[in-house]
Formats: sequence, C-alpha cells, structure tokens
Amino acid sequence: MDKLDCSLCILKSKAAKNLHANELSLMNESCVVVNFEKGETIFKEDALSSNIIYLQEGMVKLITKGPVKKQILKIKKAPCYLGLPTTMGDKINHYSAIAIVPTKACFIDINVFKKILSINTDFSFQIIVDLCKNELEQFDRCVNLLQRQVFGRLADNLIYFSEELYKSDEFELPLNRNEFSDLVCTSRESITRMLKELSDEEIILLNGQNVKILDKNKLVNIKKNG
DNA sequence: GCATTAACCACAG
DNA sequence: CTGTGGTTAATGC
Repeated sequence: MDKLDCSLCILKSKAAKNLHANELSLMNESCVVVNFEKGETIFKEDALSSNIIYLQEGMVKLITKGPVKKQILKIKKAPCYLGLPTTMGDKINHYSAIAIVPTKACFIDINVFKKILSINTDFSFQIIVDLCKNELEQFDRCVNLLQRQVFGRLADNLIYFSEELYKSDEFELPLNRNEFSDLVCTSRESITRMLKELSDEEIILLNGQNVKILDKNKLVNIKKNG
C-alpha cells in the first residue's frame, strides 16, 4: 500500500478542489491507492460495493452485461470519481469498471465520503453538478443509440473521443474493434467496414488504432443525419 | 419486386 | 485480433 498525501495530489477533480486541508487529511486516513494494468477490473458488477473510487490517472470502461450481450456504458477518464451511482444507489454494483490504459485509483471509504459530503457544501455541490451533467449525457447517448443508424452512432462516438476524452483531432483508440463495437452497439465487422469507409472518403485518417479526424464538418453531418 | 442496411458466419493473414 | 466476402433478414420505396 502506498502512503499518500491527498493534499499533494495535483490531479484534483473540480469537486476535490473545494476540499479543505482537514477534509483532505480525513480522506488520507481511509484512502488506498491502487495501480491497474490495462484490462484489470477495478470493481465488478454484482459485487458489494463500499468504496468510492477516485480516478487519479488513466481511463476506464464501464460495462454491464445486458440481456443479450455485454454493453459498454461509458468511457471515463481521470480525474473523476467512479462508482458514485453504483455505490450510493444500491448495495451491489450495477456495472463493472475495467482499466483500458494503465490507471491509478484511490479507494475511499464510503462513510468518509459521506461525511465529507455533509460538511463541505461546495464539494457536495460540485458532485451534484457532475452527476447532473452525467445524467444529461446519458440521456443524449440513449436517444442517439436508439434513433440513429450505425454511421451516426459511430460518428457520435468518434467525436466524443476527440472532443471529450482527448481534446484533440488525433488520438489512439484505447479499444479494439470488438470493444468499440460494444460501445457503438453494432457488430465488429460493421465497425471495420465503416471506419474503412470514413477513411476512404478522407473524413478520417486511419492507421490501426490511430485515428485522425480530417473533416470534422462531414463527421458532424453524419452524426446529425446518420 | 428492388435497394439498402446491417447482422451473422466463415476464413485468412 | 482484424479485414473481407458471401449470405440473409428486415425495412422502405
């Protein structure tokens, strides 16, 4: 177990920036840092959960086993809190979190977390804002998945990676074709074909997992009309 | 009917 | 793990 000092952590979420020294030291006492390799599970669906996880570095996928097949719910990147809905909302986890790149995470006892929520309203407020943003995002994603065709969903996800996760037109997909299809809700073959097609039309530059968006406008158009 | 979309299957690097 | 081709079911002119 690494010894840590939360007050020295520069990778603070918006919420954690509001924490006072005494609250940070409260976290220190019950906080454990764990490193995860790509592919390692941070917490598992159906297991009892009693921690809030603070993602210090890295990226994870949240997945759940649907009635037919597994589904990637969302890709989350550090810094952020993980497992708020699934830890506060029920006794058992409704989804799993798996690292998709080397990831560093702090495990915080739920009771300590609750205590801090109750004494620091700025912190609590920011947590609520995050949760609300997340819910809006999920509503959008839900409608997109249900009402758009595959090309639109693919474009949507490519734009999400570019704008939300990497803040760059060029990025390395942290998912293989199969996982990406689980995110976009389509088949592996369709992902292959459609990425190739976008590449042929010079809307993206594709080189293995490396994606560069060449024509953002067209991509946005596909997202709208797909 | 005929075209389009996209999943499923099989097979090859 | 990925790309390709063939096949097929569903949907919409």
